[in-house]
Amino acid sequence: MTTASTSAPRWLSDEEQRVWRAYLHATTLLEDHFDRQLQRDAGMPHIYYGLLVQLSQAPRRRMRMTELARNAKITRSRLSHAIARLEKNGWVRREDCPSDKRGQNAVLTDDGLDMLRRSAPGHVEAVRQAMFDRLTDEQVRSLGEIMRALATGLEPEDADADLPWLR
Amino acid sequence: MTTASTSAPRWLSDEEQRVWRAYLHATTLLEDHFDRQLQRDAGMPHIYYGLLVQLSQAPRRRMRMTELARNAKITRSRLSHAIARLEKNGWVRREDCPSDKRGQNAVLTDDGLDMLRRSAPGHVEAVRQAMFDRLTDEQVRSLGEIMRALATGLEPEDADADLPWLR
DNA sequence: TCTATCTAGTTCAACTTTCAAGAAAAGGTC
DNA sequence: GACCTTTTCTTGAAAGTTGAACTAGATAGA
Repeated sequence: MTTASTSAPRWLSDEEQRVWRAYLHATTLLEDHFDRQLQRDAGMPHIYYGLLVQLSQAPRRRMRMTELARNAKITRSRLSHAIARLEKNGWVRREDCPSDKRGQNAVLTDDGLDMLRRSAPGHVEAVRQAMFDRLTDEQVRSLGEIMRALATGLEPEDADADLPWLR
Repeated sequence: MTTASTSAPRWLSDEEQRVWRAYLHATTLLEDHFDRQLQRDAGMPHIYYGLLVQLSQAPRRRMRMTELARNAKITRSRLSHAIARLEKNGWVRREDCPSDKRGQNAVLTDDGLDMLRRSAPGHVEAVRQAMFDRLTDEQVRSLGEIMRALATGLEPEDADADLPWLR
């Protein structure tokens, strides 16, 4: 961190440490859980599944590579590899963008949509069992607020938030 | 999921969908953030850093491979590779376990401890900025409870929770 | 137009993770 | 002891990720 190297570190309190560990613990377990569930039931990791979902909800089931990468919070490089793999499965195909010759659209194929329809119920059930069945309504509401608060400020737009002279 | 394939799926409500997306969004951004921060400031990914932290807190700065893997929630295979890499950096070394000839201890070296001392303040500051500075005390407390609730039931011990005939 | 710069996307090499297979020691049972 | 099972850890190959370098096309300014 830019500002921490010299001044005395503000260590975490006991409570904060416990929460931090609980956070790491739970998020790791959840991620593993969904990766395994989808690898088993849909033959791909969670993030790839998320890409198909995004495409399925986009107009005409297609999206520009950069936009898809931005939505899914992954680099364009990673997306290139991912789409190549999904293309090999026949679930996505690439298409030249008519308006920008540099551009590519990722298009969800009919096979891709089928695959999604088949695996969605199982995945939703897994999400429900692992998350919503274990939390009270109040906790669900609270979790939403907390996650929105954490995401704010880590958005790419805020990447230079600690470079005030640039604003 | 075992039980979902036939019965009608219980879809997520709008609120649940929003919370689920906020969760994925925030946890992805946070993980990326800390991976980058530690790759830059300590030359290793977040999970490797966590391994060194565990070792630093263990008696005599050493721990059995299996225990370390269990604590860090990773497979033994992954740990083997990780320790090999950290060994190459000189931050960890392996040591035969005296009481069990199959066993290995991972031992944090002096260099490893130094590296940890140098990078800990920056990392703590990063955690603070990204998480605790953005949440109220009440939210921190709530986050802790929520994460503990989510972790319960995903523990490896419960892996066969849906195989009641085995208990 | 000519040039410099920026953007979109891919590719490569290095690294990490996963999964399946396997070696070696420990533990249990006869 | 002999046999079978389990536990511990490693290995190798395939899959996925990262960051840097690169190509091609778009954009802006002189």
